[in-house]
Amino acid sequence: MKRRNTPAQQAILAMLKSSPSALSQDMIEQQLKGEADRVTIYRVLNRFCEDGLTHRIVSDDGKSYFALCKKCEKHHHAHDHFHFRCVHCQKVECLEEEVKASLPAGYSALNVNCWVSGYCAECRV
Amino acid sequence: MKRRNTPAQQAILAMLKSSPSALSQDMIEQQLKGEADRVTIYRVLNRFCEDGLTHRIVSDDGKSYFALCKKCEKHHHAHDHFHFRCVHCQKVECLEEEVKASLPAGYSALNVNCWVSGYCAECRV
DNA sequence: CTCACTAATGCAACAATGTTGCAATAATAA
DNA sequence: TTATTATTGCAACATTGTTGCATTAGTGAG
Ligand SMILES: [Mn+2]
Ligand SMILES: [Mn+2]
Ligand SMILES: [Zn+2]
Ligand SMILES: [Zn+2]
Repeated sequence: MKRRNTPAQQAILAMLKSSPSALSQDMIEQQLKGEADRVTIYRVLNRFCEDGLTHRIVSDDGKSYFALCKKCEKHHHAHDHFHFRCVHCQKVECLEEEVKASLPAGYSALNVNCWVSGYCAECRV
Repeated sequence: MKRRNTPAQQAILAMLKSSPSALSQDMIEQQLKGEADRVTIYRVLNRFCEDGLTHRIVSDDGKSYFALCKKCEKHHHAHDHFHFRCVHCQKVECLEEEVKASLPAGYSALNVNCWVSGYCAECRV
């Protein structure tokens, strides 16, 4: 199934590229102001993940956030870093720190989803 | 506001105490087979968290899981451990391993929500 | 034990996030 | 220019969770 280049995809990819923080569907919808349907945004984001352009991080605020893959190789993706969500400005960031968790014997890890929430430097109290 | 002792609460607390894994609302509802309303289960679980009996862990499967507080002191709760979810048998466990994440300068942490998903020892492939 | 107070429950309705079916639209390649 | 079909928009739906409100039932006082 060959991909096509559409305005919605271009706009969303541009947003992700220019944004310093990861984005959720509702953030994108707001900024697009009706340029694309709610469902289209979800579908575009899912496609980006399938294609290895972005990774999805499921937050404890009940939403999924999407961040560009930066250090991933074409066929080797690794998203085992921590994520940070500022409870004040809602910014979501991929942290440098890698997740290192030792599992009980016999367990094997497929995926990691690690969040720290709190105040970012700008929102510090 | 003084708490009262009701059958629903007793049943849910008993389930949590006897279960080796953390439980979600739907798991509890299934096992209770109509003994308690959906909403009641949610309210009981929230009350348990307020009272420091359990802690809530929000999973990347879109559900909240609830686990008894074991090592927490009355007025000092610490839930900064990893959690594991088996993608095959759905079991959710609190792991021993503590989360240690170093944040960027100026950031402060309020809460931590860390998951590893994969196969547990019983479901190993 | 009886009673009054009100915490807890059940039900209906709602909110938020996300997915699916289907007809219409529009990229793309021939 | 045209045919093919990926992508879109809309409506409907699924899941998880919360809220309002009338009813039920713990609990402590008398
Ligand atoms: Mn990647
Ligand atoms: Mn605790
Ligand atoms: Zn902030
Ligand atoms: Zn398992």
